[in-house]
Amino acid sequence: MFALVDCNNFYVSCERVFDPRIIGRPVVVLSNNDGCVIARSNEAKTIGIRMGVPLFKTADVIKAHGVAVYSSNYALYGDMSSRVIEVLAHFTPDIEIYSIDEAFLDLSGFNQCSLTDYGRSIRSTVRRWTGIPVSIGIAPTKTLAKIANRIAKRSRESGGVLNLTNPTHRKTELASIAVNDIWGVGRSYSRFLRSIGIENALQLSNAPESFIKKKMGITGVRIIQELKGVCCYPLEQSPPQKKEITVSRSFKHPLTNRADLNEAVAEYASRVAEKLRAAQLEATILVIFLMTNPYGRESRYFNIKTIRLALATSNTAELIAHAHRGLDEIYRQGYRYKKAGVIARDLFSERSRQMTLFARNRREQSSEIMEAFDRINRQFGRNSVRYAATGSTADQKWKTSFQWRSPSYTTDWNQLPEVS
DNA sequence: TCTGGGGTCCTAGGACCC
DNA sequence: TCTGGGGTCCTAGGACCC
Repeated sequence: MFALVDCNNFYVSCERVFDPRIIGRPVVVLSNNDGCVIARSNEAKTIGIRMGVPLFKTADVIKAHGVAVYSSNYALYGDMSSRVIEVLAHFTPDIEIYSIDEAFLDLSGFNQCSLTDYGRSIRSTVRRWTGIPVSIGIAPTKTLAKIANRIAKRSRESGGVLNLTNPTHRKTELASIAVNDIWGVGRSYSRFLRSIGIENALQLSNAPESFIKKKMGITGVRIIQELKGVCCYPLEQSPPQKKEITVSRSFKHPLTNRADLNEAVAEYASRVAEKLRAAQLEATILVIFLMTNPYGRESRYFNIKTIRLALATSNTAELIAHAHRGLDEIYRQGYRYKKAGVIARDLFSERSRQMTLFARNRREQSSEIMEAFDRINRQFGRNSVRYAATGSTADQKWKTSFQWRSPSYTTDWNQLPEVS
């Protein structure tokens, strides 16, 4: 038996915890560079602001309704997320952190008759201890728990908690769920399902598996099974080992200058290296890509270079050098670049490093440097030390911009909220 | 003028092996 | 004219998730 705990309008709710003046008002949170809307309060949804819409396309609505606008503040959201998880851990040790605002709980061992009450208690405790409102769906499979959660969110009388354990009750509710609202069914699959007359979750649960398998593969079969109450996706408590690590950014204004691109790519390679070390991993493949604006009419260019490293590494200097070498091969003069990124692939645990006969001493020395580097940045804050290749902060043209970012209330001593 | 970032899984097809 | 059978590995692309 699963419960899916999902934070309501999570980023907006985080902002509201620290600025109650925006409770009851329409609020949106924007993506990097304040480009798109990525979170909306219920009021913002009601006035028709769509998920993912570029800010400039909805500027009129925002102005007309006095919508409160925030740049994204991941330091804040990440910290609030771990607080929510801490509260959940008071209720069961069997937790799968599914995303920044969602967690599955395994409630199999609990008294099945009082699950709804237990859910209500979880919900009110999270609210009281963190300030974040959540909805909870309870059901025998993850896919059904997702659906229960969705219904809990939209129906007032559920009080934010919905239990779909009862099979008869479940049938009527499944009939009310459109196929595109099922976990695992996106744009393409819902178009296909509609074309063969399957409009809702109840119909899909009764569809012939062999036929669905031809179009949707094994994923489609699993969705049907899960809708029927047969569990195909168990709780995953320990996250599987990462397969790739990406750092990429769009530039607010296009870059034309090779020197600027060099800095940006060095920065992304540094971040990749830091993430690798944090996960105690090393990469044997480094991928560098860059692209022009995919929208609009100016001339387009996209290229990507894959570099196989002779020796697995998480060393910042090495990765920057490889990234620059990759950039050499794909950079073409005359384009206005809008985005670049660095990806580390074929990751291995640093403990199982493959040595070479001669590289040993240099290696050990470099990892000591990296350890010191990370220690300094942990203690004195990110970027306290960094590589000169990332440029001088005074003129990093490629830096992501955040015009309306709230303070890091919970993660920076200098930005604590003040109460008067 | 202005359009995010970071992932995973699955499948088909090609290359290659004995 | 007629040309086996059974596999694995790798990659690209599609689809999906938050």
